Order: sequence, then structure tokens, then C-alpha cells
Amino acid sequence: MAPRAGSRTDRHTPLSKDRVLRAAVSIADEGGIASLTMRRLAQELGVEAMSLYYHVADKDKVLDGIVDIVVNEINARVGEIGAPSSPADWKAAVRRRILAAREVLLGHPWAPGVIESRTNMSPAVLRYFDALGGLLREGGLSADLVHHAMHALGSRALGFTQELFDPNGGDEVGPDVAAIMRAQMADEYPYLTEIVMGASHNGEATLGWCDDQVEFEFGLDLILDGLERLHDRAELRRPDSSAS
Amino acid sequence: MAPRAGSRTDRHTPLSKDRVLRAAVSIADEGGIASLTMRRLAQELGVEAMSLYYHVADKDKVLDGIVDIVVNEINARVGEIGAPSSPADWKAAVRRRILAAREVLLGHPWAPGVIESRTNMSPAVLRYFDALGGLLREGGLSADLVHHAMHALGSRALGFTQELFDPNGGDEVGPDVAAIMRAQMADEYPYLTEIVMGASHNGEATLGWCDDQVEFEFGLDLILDGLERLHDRAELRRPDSSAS
DNA sequence: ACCTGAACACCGTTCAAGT
DNA sequence: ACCTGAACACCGTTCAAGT
Repeated sequence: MAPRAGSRTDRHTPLSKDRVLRAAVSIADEGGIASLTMRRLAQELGVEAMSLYYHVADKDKVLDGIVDIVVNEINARVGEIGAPSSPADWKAAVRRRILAAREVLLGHPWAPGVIESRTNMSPAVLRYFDALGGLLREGGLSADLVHHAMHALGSRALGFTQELFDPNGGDEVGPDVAAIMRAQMADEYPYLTEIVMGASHNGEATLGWCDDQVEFEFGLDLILDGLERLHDRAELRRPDSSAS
Repeated sequence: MAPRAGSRTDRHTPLSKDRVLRAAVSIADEGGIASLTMRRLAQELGVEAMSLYYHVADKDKVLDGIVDIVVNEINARVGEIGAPSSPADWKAAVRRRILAAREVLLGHPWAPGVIESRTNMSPAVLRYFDALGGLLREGGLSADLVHHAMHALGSRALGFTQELFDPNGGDEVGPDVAAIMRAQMADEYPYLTEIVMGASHNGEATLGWCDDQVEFEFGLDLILDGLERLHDRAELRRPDSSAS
């Protein structure tokens, strides 16, 4: 109810675009993206809703801004990793980067949805993808293969896969799917039942039912291994790279 | 302005859940999902907004309903394909099914977003995935591998990949990205520039910038080939299947 | 320069009331 | 049984006005 103590800046320090965006991130982190309204945002900052429009053009720009903050957090985190010891190590390097990005996203579960809703591409996202592309390109992949790679990875490059169904209702705890399956769906959906019965998705870091950590890594490795094979095959056909 | 002639049913045939949902689909098809409001929906049916609530519980149920319609369209289309000549042909069969699903989705560009927004899984989606899982399972893949496969495919199984950025703004025509890149971003994003310059995404069936047909098929084949390799390796380790 | 009050045009939804 | 009018509680946003 009462406005929480802001992160160091007092409630009556003058507003700024930065302060607005940071407050927006923390609201989304705590209450989900649906709870982020202009009026709620103003309240968090101890101000009237209309005051926000002096610092941001409209809500869409707020969403652009909070995506930027999160992706910049990813870029910072990924920057600490540093270049691979050898460019030929591109696969491990890409893998590490993507899993680091995912870790950041785990702290902002609303971010995947908002990132996908943005129609323009933010500089931060461009920077991320450019660096990732660079890793592949310097690793020796052709420009064409790098292009395909970016498309094949898609949102996985940023560390998430949008889940198709999330039976536990996003942030809330719901009824156990396995139980439902066991109870009544066994003969209507025999193959799904078999799968759900054998699986234990519990207790893992997750961005939704279809995006638990081990499945994310499985899919990621499937793609990275595939790219490596395609690259090796191309190398074989046109052998001109120096032996290490 | 004036209500268009409905698809065979006149404007004054009594309302029904079915008529409401079909009108909703056609509004979304024509004006995008944002244009689908309860008031607009009522207007399309020549009725007051409040009348809708007699036939559907709330807007969320409308969204559930239109997803169901689209996925049932997919199931119908995919049902025409029939079983593979041999279960061992699972890869081709799965590929054909998924590309057929994609074709249906091409007629409902709003559907991917709404499908992902649904928190519960519709029977139609369960049926689709169960059938797809069955193809893999009957093809000889282990239950575990089928499970991984479903996760790895994710939304690709239904025929789409959610695009990360869509510089041409969804349904509208926008400025050419390649031109922007050429103009000013060449040295800030060298690798991306190289990729965009070499690419021509034009004139193809598309669900967004990152989801054109050839890239979709590239990613799909990467995953299917990877699954096949994992399966063959497992078969080799435990060789007990009959020779064809 | 920075913030606000009042108001507008939209939402989804409820509920008592009409036929 | 089926539809409606009036109203409510929310949105994002504008604009003239305050300090």
C-alpha cells in the first residue's frame, strides 16, 4: 500500500526518464506485466499519472525502455564472459553466452513476452545479436550459415523459448498436470500421457512448462550441434583454413 | 461502416456461441487482434455488446474459442494427409504435417500470439500434439526422446516461430531495414549488416521478418535431422528392431 | 522547467430490466 | 430464453492551468 523505499533515491528526488523506467521494471518484476499501468507507475513514484508524460512519450516508450534495461543487463553480464580462447571454440562460447542471457531473464519473467511484442528493434538487442553473430563468423561459419543460425535460434539466442502452454498459469501455482492426465486423458491423448507421466519438471529453474532448464539446453545443443555439422561439412568441401 | 453480409447466416439469425466465435475470427483476420473488442464484435453481429455475454462468459473465453477454431482447422487439414506409408518415415511425415499447419496459420497471422497467450491448453492443441507425438513414437523414438522433441520443436511444431523483431511493423509496410543498415549501422553492427545485406527476404510467404518460409524450413530440418541422429545412435547402441 | 486536475475516449463487465 | 440500457471501474492520453 504505502510506497516502498526506493532503491536509494528518495521518493521526492525529481523524476527522470531513468527513474520512471527503473520503477517500471521493479513493478513488472514484482506484480507481472499486467500490473504495470501508468497510474500504478505514478503511484510507485509518489506522483500523479500525468506527470509521467513529461518524461516519457507514452506507455509504448516505457515498454521499449524496460526491454532496453533488461537487454543491457544481459549485455553487461555477457560482457564479463570475454572472448573464447580460440575462435574455433565458437560453440562453447555461444552456449555460455546464451545460458548467461537466460539467467538474467529468469529474474524478469515478463521480459520474453514484452521483447516479442516490440515492433522495433532496440539498439541493445542489435548489439547482443551482433556480438553473437560475430562469435559465429569469427569461428569460421559463412555469412550465410550465420544468417540461418540466427533465424534457427530465434528467441533461444536471447535465452528463452516462448512456452506453448503453461498449465500452472504463469506465476501462480496451479493443479498438477500430470494428475489431470492420469485421471481422465489417458486414452484420449495416449502419447502425451506417456510423456507427462515419465517427466518430472519439478524444482527446476523455469520460464514456463515448456521452458525448463534441461529442455532448453537440449534444444539449444540440438541446434548448435546441427550448425557445427553443417559448418564442418562445408569446410570439408572447401578446405582452406589453417590447421591450429 | 455498415455491417457486411455475414457468411451465409443473415444478420438477424439468433446469436449463438458459434456465430460469435466465427465473427471474432473474421474480425481478427481482417483488422488484427487489437481490433477485436467486445463492442466491435457485437457491432459486427448487429447486436449490443452486452448481448454477447449471454453466449460467452467473457473475452478470455472468446480468445480460447478462436484459438480452438484455428487449431481445429489445422487438425482438419493435417488429417487429410493420412498416415505415413511406413512408420519409419516419421521424419517426412512430421515435416509435412508441420508445414501444413504453418499454411493454415498464414491465413490467421494473429493466431501465434493468441495461442501463446493462452494459459490453459485447449483440447484441439492437445489433439494436435498427441498425434504428432504418436508419429514419432510409432517411428521408434523412445518416450524420452519424443518428450525432448516436443520441447525442442516448441511452437515450431504448430508451424510458427515467434519473431524477435519485425521491422516492417507486422501487417503494415515499413521502411526497408537493409537501407537503414546500409546507411548508418555498418560499423556499429558489422556482422548484422553483413547478414542483412546478403539476405533477400522479399516476396515470400512470411509470418514476420524472422519467420520467412525458407528460414522456417531450415530451422525445422536442423531439429528433425538432429532428432534422427540421436535416434539412430540410440538404435545402434541397442539393436533390436526388425530390418525392413 | 516541472507537475497537476479535470476531462475524454476508450476498454471489459455487472445487473436489473425489458420482451 | 434471449437481448438491452444504464452504469461501474478501469485504461491511456490531452490540454489548459498551476507553481
